[in-house]
Amino acid sequence: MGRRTTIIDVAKECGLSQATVARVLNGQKDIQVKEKTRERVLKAAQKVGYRRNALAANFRRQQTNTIAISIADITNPFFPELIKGIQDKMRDCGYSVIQLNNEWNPDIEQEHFQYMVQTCVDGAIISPSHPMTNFDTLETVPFILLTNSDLFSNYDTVGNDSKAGMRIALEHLYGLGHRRIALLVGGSMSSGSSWRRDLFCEFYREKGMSLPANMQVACDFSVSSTASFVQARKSMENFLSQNPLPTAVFASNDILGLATLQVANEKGIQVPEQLSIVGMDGIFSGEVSSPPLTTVKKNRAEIGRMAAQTLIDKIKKPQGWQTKRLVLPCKLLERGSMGPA
Amino acid sequence: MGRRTTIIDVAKECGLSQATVARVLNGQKDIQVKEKTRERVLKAAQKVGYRRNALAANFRRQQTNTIAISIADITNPFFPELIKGIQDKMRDCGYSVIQLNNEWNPDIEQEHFQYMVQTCVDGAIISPSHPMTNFDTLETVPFILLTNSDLFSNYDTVGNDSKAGMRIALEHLYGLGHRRIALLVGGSMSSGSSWRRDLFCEFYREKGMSLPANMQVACDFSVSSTASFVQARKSMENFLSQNPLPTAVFASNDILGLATLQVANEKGIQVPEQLSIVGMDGIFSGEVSSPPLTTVKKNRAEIGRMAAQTLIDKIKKPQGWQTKRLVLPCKLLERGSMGPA
DNA sequence: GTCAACCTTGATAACGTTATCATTTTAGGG
DNA sequence: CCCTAAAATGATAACGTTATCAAGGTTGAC
Repeated sequence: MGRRTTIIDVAKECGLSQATVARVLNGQKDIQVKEKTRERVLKAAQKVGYRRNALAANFRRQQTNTIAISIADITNPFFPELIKGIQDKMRDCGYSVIQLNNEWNPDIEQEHFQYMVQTCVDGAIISPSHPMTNFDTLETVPFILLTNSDLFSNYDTVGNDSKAGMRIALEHLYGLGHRRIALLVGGSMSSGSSWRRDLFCEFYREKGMSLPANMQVACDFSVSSTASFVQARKSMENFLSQNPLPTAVFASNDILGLATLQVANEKGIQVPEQLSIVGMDGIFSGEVSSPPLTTVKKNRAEIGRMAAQTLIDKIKKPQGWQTKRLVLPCKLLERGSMGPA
Repeated sequence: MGRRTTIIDVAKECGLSQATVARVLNGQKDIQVKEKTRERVLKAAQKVGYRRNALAANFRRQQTNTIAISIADITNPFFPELIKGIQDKMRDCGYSVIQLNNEWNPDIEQEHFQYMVQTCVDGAIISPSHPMTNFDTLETVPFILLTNSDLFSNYDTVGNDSKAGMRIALEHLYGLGHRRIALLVGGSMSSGSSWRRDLFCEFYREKGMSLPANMQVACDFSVSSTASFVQARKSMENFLSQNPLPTAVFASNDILGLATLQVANEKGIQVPEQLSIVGMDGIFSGEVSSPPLTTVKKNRAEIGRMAAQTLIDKIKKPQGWQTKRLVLPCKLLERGSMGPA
């Protein structure tokens, strides 16, 4: 009765061996089969309604044509474009994509690694939840990291040059005459916060300016974007009450930048006339604010595509792989929240 | 050499049959095995480092514990929370999730359906790209639709009661004294646009008001959120030049609402003092605008979880399934863009 | 015409699990 | 203590594909 038709049914139908049928229907490109037999097979397959059993093939070849993505949280507006870039490239190359959210929780992340091993994904693209993430549990699963941090310099990584990006923003503000530039960073959990502070101080030093007091704000790091935004609002409500105000704020991501903007708007501080605000990432929300948020844009789709391509290369070249570190530049995206001092 | 350890190795190690070992290690809950043997097996498994080969199991059982989600586009801010809800519930139930973007393109959607059949997903959750989507190509794959449209009343669906939601918004505006309320909808592709217009006209009629001229704006539908936003801006730049202005705008989604808000801000139209704006969906960007956008919120995570649960129920009960249509209410989320007329 | 080299095709053995049925062991009642 | 029923375990056959190697055909040069 309703048994699924197999390669054997096709073989019977066309009077050829199942080996030949397999070569025609599921063979790689290195086929060696006469045009005439190919047609016979195809016709028979059509007739009996053959459909390849992917599970059997996966089992036999011990590969799934599936890769996994491990990120913090798909609802964080930073990630969807990145994911999309990965998906698009992967789909072009015949892979499907399973996406896992670790909610910045290293334990969940480890669970996910376990899962990847269990489920035999062909590879993984990982945005590390944590500077100390242990990748040994991934065993033989090939993986690529989405970061440019020095902390992961032994691994294959694809990331934006955030340092250069931050520098561009600061230089640009300086060029516009800003001398009281403030820095807004997320809390200690965010692995990037310390280098940002370092770079910030160094920038002031380089320019021969002394760093005014009270020019750095750290707000608590939160799992969700909404919570982060609320935290940042609180910090900025306080911060933007001081006198004199800074003339510009560099926020280490757009969510913090948008919080700053909203508070400034509420307080009647004119942006950009009285206060310039520059964010980082280039998320959609920055486009719809009033004024639109000037930002250091990371091309997340491109990062995703490159990570995907790199992973595929790595999967296809199991030995002799050389660690790769790909770095993409950031670009200053001038919208409306930055002006002369 | 480095061969993977199998159930047979475990059996040898502990001197039991592979059947028994399998019962212990991979058996369902209906186990019937003595506690003592269970321990023997577990210990042996540990010793030889057994790890279940999921591919073999999938093949044998002809199921993948994987479900697919088909949506328009993960970069559309409406979707990530929905996806998250699905993922969370599915993960709790031992399923993993593959997410596919059709970019509102019915052809790509059909490709995805093909893929689902091929790849033997256990089920699918689908946000239809199109009112005429053909689901026959899904063959025996059980699926749930994310919609509440009457067009899909023969299928299992989970969706928000958008009509009721829109009505709530209009009533509320009316209650605040608004009599010149405008409607902003996306273009013809959006299957929802016609019922919105109908409901809009009916509302005016019900209230015994005559519908003023020039109170409906349609802007071209675009694939990406950014493009939609730009389109909507164009339409509203024009629309908000008229005299007299409406006192309120109901936008059929937040992106359109935010475009309206941004244009109003640019034109120096005070929101909400001169113009109230209400959107629909409750996306993150509406939280960070100035003022924050009042909106008819859809609980997308909840929709996702319910869809996931319903799909699981359907998968587990192959026969005797009764078509289910789940409808969740929308809530008015008052933020800052709505006030008295 | 022969022989080698190559191109096609065929036969068949895995792959590691689950499921079925048979067999052995245990428990319980008389 | 035996017999029966139930519980626990064992033996083994799939599942449908891919991969390996062997066998058969064809071609072309000498």
